[in-house]
Amino acid sequence: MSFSDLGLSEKVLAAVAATGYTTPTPIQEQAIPHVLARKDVLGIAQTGTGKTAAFVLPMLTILEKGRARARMPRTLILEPTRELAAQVKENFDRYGAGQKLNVALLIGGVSFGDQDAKLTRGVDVLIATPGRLLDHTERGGLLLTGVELLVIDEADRMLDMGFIPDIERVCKLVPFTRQTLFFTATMPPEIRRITETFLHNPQKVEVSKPATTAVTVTQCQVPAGREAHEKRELLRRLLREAKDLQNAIIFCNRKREVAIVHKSLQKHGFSVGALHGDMDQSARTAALEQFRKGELPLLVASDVAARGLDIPEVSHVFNFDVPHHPDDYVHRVGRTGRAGRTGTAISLVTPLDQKSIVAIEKLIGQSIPRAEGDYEVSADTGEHSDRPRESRGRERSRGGRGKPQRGGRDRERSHEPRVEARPAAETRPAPEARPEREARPAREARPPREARQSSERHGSRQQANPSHVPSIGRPEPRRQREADTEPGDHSHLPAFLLRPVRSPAGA
DNA sequence: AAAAAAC
Repeated sequence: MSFSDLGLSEKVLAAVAATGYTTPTPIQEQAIPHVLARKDVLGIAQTGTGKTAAFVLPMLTILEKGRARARMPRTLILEPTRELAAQVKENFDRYGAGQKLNVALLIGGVSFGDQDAKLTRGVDVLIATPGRLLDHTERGGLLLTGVELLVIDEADRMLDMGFIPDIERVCKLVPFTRQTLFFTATMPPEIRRITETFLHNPQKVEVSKPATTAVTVTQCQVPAGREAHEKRELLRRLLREAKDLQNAIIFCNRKREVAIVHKSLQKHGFSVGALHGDMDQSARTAALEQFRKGELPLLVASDVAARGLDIPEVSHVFNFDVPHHPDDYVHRVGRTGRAGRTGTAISLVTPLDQKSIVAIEKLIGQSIPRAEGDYEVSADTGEHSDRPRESRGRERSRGGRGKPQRGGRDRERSHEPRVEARPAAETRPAPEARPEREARPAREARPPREARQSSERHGSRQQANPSHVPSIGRPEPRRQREADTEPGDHSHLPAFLLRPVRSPAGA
């Protein structure tokens, strides 16, 4: 089976060929003919199955005929997160390069006026998150009465996020006669109910979903202290000692923790970005882009990054916090070991996480081996011991195939000369070097909620001008420093993990 | 226990 057997237009086939893809994935093979036949489709597929191209490619073929009218998009795609929406747009840009196609992205956090101007010119494809879409329709700048094809992507996730009422409102604004493509990874009762109201005689297309983690991923859990600073210290150690680490996503359960861990790693010289939903949109985009390009090997993220984002070849996933829902674990770990590649997933597990781990092991149908060696932080000082303690008497023998087994022995790098960062000439301040101005030691009192949110939302304004970025790598003197954020010895860090040092002269 | 999404 090849793409040319599916009924796609010549232009689209040429664009696909140009990207080097030759064989459609199962979801593409099954869904594309139905879409081209203008049938409703119920697609049950997870991200990473080629789902996006399964609707983008036939839509491009369909859109070759006809033309958009002002404020009346011809097709509408709903996505749960801004990043996913942007990613779908990239797909249209890539495969639709040979067509004169107007594609608009309607997401929050960016200029309303630019979006409005684009709508006025007429768009063929509108890709949106629900909030901003409804904002535009309520202001009258957008009419959905011309929508011929509606895509609801990641429906189960939209359900989790409480978007279903919004989706129902949107469905009332689009013509009854439209074609609907509905994608979900799971079929909970509520999703089943809405498919009955949104879809007419749908063609069901299902690909076996990996309800579990890929076999190419080596998973392990590392016992961690309960205190956050202990975990940060342990994380640094795991990063330094991880084998074959190319790049990594470090997941935290809370946005606040993302900010703190990001800042802490920066202070310790790691080249690291952050991604969570309270960050300025430009900062989110910049962090993701730099991570994709490999300019930043490390990304600290909330679960906004757990699903769907196309980040190829992540070698390691760290769960700084064990997710409370086992599904989230599967999604996070699914960021590595994709397309048959190998990957490593390391979870920092405190005694409080035991229940979560049990639930995860049950879901994935295997036990997660505990790492051998000593990664614990001594409780009294918060300092870790570099030497592996001999048998600690804990029952940690299960499995034992954990990745980081070297304890503190593998220290040859520390005898090497200090690793220099990249040459100053090629370094420039990251557009988004410090999204987290508000990150402060956990023990410090927090400002009132209003002030906090405002600072989180708007705190990155100064980043618009990179010259305002405070000099990186030096602790700010007024701030009380935590023991673990002492910017210290980076000599164990592989060079590529080091944050580039800015030239003091600034050019 | 959280995150995500509109101003």
